Amino acid sequence: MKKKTPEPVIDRRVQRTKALLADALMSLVIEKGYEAVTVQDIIDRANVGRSTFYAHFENKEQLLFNGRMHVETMLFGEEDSGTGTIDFLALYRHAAENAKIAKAMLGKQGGDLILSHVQAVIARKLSPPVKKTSPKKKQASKEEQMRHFLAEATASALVRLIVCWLDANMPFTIEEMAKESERLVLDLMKL
Amino acid sequence: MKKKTPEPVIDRRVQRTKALLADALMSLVIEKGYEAVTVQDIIDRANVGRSTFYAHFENKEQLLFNGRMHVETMLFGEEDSGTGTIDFLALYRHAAENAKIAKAMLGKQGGDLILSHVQAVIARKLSPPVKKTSPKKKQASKEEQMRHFLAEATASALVRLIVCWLDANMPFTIEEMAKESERLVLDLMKL
DNA sequence: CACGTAAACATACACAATGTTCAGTATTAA
DNA sequence: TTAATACTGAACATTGTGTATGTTTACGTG
Repeated sequence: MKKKTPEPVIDRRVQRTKALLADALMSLVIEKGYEAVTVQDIIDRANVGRSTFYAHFENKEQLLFNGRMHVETMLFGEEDSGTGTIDFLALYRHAAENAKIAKAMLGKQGGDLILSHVQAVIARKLSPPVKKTSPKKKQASKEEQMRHFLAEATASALVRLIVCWLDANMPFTIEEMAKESERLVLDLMKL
Repeated sequence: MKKKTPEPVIDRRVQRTKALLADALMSLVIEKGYEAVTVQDIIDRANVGRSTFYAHFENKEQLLFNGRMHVETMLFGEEDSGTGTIDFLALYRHAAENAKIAKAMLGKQGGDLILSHVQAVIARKLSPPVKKTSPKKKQASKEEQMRHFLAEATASALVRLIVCWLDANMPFTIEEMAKESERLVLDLMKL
């Protein structure tokens, strides 16, 4: 099948506006944390009309998860390895590089939106991606369910570990943190 | 030393008002979760004047952590064992008894306020309560700091485990959950 | 380059919620 | 009974949201 949109041809004004809004959000998040940022702040900072914002996004959450807003790219790279194993060294490297923005998004001021999103991403990497061998069995076995719970708990612990590390201004090396994280996952998920 | 306030003698009107507000908050939290509840909701439900609310509390957070608002008693009993070990059986029992309120407070709609408060309480129970043998040493050793991080991570995992369990309508017994929680703590904090 | 379209603009509005103030009306403790 | 004080109700200023309006500007295309 051919492209539905033969030539997307995005209007320069749209690109400019979206970039302005994204930049504004980013800088504001660094300053006051995601939760504290209002749409008003964003359009003031971006110097964009109120109606213009709502022409593109329904609210600040949509702006945040807009795609060009690298919420999880902040921790994982561009690769998006999906459900594979986690490269903790790379993860901590990324976190250290984007320390300011990561802290502002995941820390106290970040709000649960971003936090739970990142947690969900990590949990998905940890728990078996619902490989239904027999699609009939609708209900997961108790072991599977507990495994799922543990994946959630592990993800939560991992995120907390990263946040603690960031908040304390990275008192350990990337390697130390990666090692501890790997141990954590192995110990917790061994069931 | 004697009491600073020889006879507190709280005006019945004050008691009544505070109770009304607390009850209103509780029922509203169960209905829509803590975050979604507004001061307006509370005073409407309590049938109390706006100014009356602000005569007693600065905001809904103050009302929540008012003392008669058993945020953590919901999980731990009245004993307040402090930094001792955690009785997971009792914890899950309490959680099961107050399932509705616990879910409303800790779940998605709960907001991070309560969640992080409970996490902090648990983390404090897990990490050594800063027993300064030599008060001179201001900076904790690296091991101590990592231990603190792990306590935070473990607390986060434990809370997540409880929330998952509650959200899934308690598909495991209290004993199963307690066992898994104990294993989790031992594995994670063994350093 | 010209032209029509779509984006951005400014402004105003309705609404909801916060937090403060104040005079008047109770209820209470003494 | 009385003096203190807690509550009421209403108004107000403030902030933020989201929508709707008509106008101007910049863009892509032909």
